Amino acid sequence: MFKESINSISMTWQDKINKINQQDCLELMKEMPDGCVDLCVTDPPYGIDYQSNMRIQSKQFEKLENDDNDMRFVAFKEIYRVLKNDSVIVSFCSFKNYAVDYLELEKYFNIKNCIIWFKGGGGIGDLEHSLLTDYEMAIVGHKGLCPIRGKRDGSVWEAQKVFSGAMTHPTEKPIDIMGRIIGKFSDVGNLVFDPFMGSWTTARACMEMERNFIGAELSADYCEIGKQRLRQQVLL
Amino acid sequence: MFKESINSISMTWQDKINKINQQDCLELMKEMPDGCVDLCVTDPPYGIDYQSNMRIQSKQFEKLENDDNDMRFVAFKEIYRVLKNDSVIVSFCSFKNYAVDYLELEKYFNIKNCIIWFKGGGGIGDLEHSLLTDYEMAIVGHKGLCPIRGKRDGSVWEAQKVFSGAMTHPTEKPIDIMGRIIGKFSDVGNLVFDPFMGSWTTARACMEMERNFIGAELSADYCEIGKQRLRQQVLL
DNA sequence: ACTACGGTTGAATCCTGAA
DNA sequence: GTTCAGGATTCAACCGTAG
Repeated sequence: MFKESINSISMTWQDKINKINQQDCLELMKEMPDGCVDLCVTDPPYGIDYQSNMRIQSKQFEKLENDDNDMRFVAFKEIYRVLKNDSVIVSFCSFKNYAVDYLELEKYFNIKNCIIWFKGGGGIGDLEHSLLTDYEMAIVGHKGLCPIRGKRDGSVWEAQKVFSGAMTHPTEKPIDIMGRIIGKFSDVGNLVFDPFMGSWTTARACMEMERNFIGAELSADYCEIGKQRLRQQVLL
Repeated sequence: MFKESINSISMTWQDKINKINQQDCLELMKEMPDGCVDLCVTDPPYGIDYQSNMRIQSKQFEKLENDDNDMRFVAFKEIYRVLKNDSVIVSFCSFKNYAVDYLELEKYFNIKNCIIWFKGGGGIGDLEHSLLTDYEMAIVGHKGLCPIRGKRDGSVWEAQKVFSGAMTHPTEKPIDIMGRIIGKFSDVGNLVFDPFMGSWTTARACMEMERNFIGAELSADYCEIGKQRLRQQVLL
């Protein structure tokens, strides 16, 4: 009790930099001032898992199927606020939710690219009528104008999927892709924000790329996995 | 005068199969009955007021006709009507108009894929802040459920751009890509529809793939080019 | 068959001047 | 002030030729 009250008084948002933080991202962002981060890279949740875990209070009586969109949309607006000028958000999505995310992000950001992560390999789904969707998309939205670091790359990036035996999260992105995004749109020593950390891949990529990170993840299990992954990182 | 009236009485939509047809596609579709075509492949104007940057004097391409969102959206509805059950529309777009096209097509079609044509090259635009967009998208929407012919391919298709010296239309798609789409979603002898024929690439791909075609193009110049291209095709 | 080198391009974007 | 059309700009990737 005493310790908690001490924490709640003394803990600032900056104390959460480079740490595993089990929290709702909207709560975290409330603590963060305008323009405090240099880049946002994120892979926001869709679908059932999210609906069961992260319904936002103000919308709790609305239809369930809209909850995940509402959550992302509220987050996008806040992400815009905490990003500094001349920086970007890079937000992953599939071809099915690209449309709604694009139109929502477009309200705040100047969308200048869509990166195609070509991951190859097999897949599931409707084998008879559907092509295999062997890629994912990432929308790049600018607050102001963020310069590309290094060479001007194309938009189709090929990278191996995370080996299923090593995967710690169902939608885990490879370190290669995360690192490449971080390298293209931020500098060494910058602060990178990911409101939906999942298994903390963004955090691990930041350590490899010598960036600071801040982020949140609601699930205690994934935060525990994140702690293990970052500990491994330190030992490397 | 006499000949015109004869034509207007006797000319049916079926007389326009496998022919160059200079016409507004909405007018053509009015003549076509429900469920009369087996596949629609099209590359509509994206609504971006595109001015080709081609610097060869002989190829100063004009801006495209029908280059607005409303035109595409009205066409989509009619395309749905003229498609038979268990068939698809494959409609090209860029990452900038994907969102609006997706939401409009979704009103009628069950969207099951988005093909990425990875074309490489390019390089114009905002060199400092923007990645190179070296691909185009094609939305695959089902009326009913259209089976995939042959192998279940992935969705990222690499193919060379049309060589600039041979290009007859500022946004011309390669025969390879058109032929591959036609082969995946139709059978030999089927009727393939393209309301925005441009330089009649879809028609030429149909002849190579032994499909019948029907389509329209407003520009007399591009229809003339189409005639020449199809004549060349016959000689092959 | 290779590499080297110089010319050309791009469903773009920026800037300027006119209305 | 604002919108809009037209012209200038840009460089990594690609093509063609030469060695």
